[in-house]
Amino acid sequence: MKQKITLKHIARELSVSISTVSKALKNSEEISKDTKDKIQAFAKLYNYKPNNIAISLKNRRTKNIGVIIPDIVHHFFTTVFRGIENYANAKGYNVIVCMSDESFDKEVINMELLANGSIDGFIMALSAETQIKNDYNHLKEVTEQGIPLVLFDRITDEIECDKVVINDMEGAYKAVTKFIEDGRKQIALITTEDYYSVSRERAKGYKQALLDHNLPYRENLVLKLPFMDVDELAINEFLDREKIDAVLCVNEMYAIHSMRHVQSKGLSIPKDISFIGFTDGILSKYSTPGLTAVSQHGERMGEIAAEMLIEKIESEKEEESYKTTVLDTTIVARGSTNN
Amino acid sequence: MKQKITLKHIARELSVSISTVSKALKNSEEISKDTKDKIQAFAKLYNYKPNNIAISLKNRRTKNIGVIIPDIVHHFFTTVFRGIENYANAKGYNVIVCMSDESFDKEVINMELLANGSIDGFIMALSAETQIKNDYNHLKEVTEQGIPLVLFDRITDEIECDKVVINDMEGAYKAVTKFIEDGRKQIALITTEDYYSVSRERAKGYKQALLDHNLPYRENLVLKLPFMDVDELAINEFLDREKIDAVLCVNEMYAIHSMRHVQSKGLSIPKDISFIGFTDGILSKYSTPGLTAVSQHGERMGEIAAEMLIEKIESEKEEESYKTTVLDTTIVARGSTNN
DNA sequence: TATCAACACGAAACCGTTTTCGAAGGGTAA
DNA sequence: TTACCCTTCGAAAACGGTTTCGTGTTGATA
Repeated sequence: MKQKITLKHIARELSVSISTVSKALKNSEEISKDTKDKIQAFAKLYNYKPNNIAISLKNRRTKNIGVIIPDIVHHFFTTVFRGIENYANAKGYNVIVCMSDESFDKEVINMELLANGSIDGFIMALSAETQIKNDYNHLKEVTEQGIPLVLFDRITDEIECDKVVINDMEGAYKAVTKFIEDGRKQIALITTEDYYSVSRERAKGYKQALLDHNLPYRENLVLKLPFMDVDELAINEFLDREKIDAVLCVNEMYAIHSMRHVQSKGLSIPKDISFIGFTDGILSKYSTPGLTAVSQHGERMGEIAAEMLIEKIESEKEEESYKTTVLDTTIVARGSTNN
Repeated sequence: MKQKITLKHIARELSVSISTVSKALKNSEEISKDTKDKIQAFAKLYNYKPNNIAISLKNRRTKNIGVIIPDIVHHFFTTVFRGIENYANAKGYNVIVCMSDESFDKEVINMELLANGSIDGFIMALSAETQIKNDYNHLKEVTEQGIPLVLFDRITDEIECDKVVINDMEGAYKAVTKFIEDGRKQIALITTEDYYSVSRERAKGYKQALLDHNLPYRENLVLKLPFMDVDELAINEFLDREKIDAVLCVNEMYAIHSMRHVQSKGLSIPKDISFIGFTDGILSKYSTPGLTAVSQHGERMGEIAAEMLIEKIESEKEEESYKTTVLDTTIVARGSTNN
């Protein structure tokens, strides 16, 4: 095992000082050409690479960014993550990921761990528990320390920082409008409880689209499930009970399960009932029929988040101006709606 | 913005030396109770947290592990990653992820970047290009520097290091055996070219199972596609051409696409033709019918990889012994086969 | 009273860099 | 010869910790 070579080794070997080596390797004007040549040749020969940790300590910059997401096994988050990683890498940053597992405590612990010098800034989507608790002190502490923070998708108004979200309301509005244009009258919404910021917005868009097109908003056509996991029985019972000819679902799983259920009852999609789901993920693409989806442009979202963060990190001046970028959704039409 | 507080600040404020503060905060026996109490109280009050970077520099240990995978938007890799992250976090390690995008160059660059002190060890799955090029010098360099490395799933015999794979051959063998027990005779395999170590193994298992059950191995029942992306036309043409009553696919996408195709031709699954796909991912669960799958236990794989790596990192003695852990597959039966 | 151990703390080296500032040495101009 | 400047390099501080070793003070013991 070869030990990593340091400036000190080179200096000793060539009988010069450490500072000279450092400067020579940076091609400083201060050092004579002869000495620089000698040192650079030696460094190349022994494959010298400066130690990142030492540089980080010196610069108080790690070139790492911390990403905290509820779960990595989730198509939308992974696409966002890919956007982050791509942009960050191109800018010379590495990405440390932590999963909060939708747990408040894990979110807090991970943030505290990373905030002690390991990263230059955070990009995160809030955990479910955090949103329910409505406790954002850990975010406040971080921002007060001057660590830049960008929130995406699952955000909160309680914290002042850069944010990037999709226009959830508009996405739902578009979807419902499409249903209406297709002649649907009994349009249902399957969603989660209101503590998810995104669910609230989507519910708003759903309602608004109905009202704007002179259709009644009826509570009984809205199914609110307590958690993200699929409560199959509740969905089945809902679909069986209500007279419905179109369903908007806030995630793919709800939609896919619903489609299977109505298919098993002999209904035809999209003739008898049609579906649109949020998140243009892998399930939408491969289901039978394909699920028309509201695309959230996750990768773009990640890029924007990373761009915002890195700009804050690298801007010298300490401006207290924060912006929220809102991405428009697009509807990806597939077999679950008439096109 | 509050500046981060350091030992030096505390020392100055309390008129003691830095070393005293350091020791007091570690509850050293050397320091009197009075002084310790005073210092600890002060530290708590100002929320002192030691700087990770400084500690890393001192200890030559970062408590970071680097994970390099071809793509994060890939269900199997994300499950492995979750396993890694969970185990690593529990052991106090953070995880830095890089994506190679199946590119040799990106893999090399990312490794070199991280190898300069940012991480204590690597966990990785080889990129497609790397496997095709068969060039592993970047891995050799890393191991020669004494940086521990664990390879998973996409591995190579060229490098001596810890490895963890699933028993791909046995998985395919089990699947084909199930087909045969179900009375299938014309069993096809849809796979990728042989440079993926996993595809090779699976093809072996497929062949062996046929031979062991006195069925002929016929080249024309094996479709080899050049890349991981789904060449729909080639698959359709293959399915239409050959007389087939069962199909083993090396990934979910091939299987789902195949199922859709035969369904669109009016065939019934599993009566006329049945399917098994590798990777028990999200598509298998939500397809119609559900796809019987060979589970690769990704999360467990990740845990094991992380465990192996951390053990190597933390073991003082420099043993040159490497092991390969082989995980058994299990078949998750769903509607695409008769059960 | 001299000796010595125990106690409590500080000085300094170290991890691997970067960077400021000072200085030696040679050359040029007065 | 003296004064001064330029080139080229090194010493040292700094980033924020840990750790070894030394030292001054106290109290007990011979």
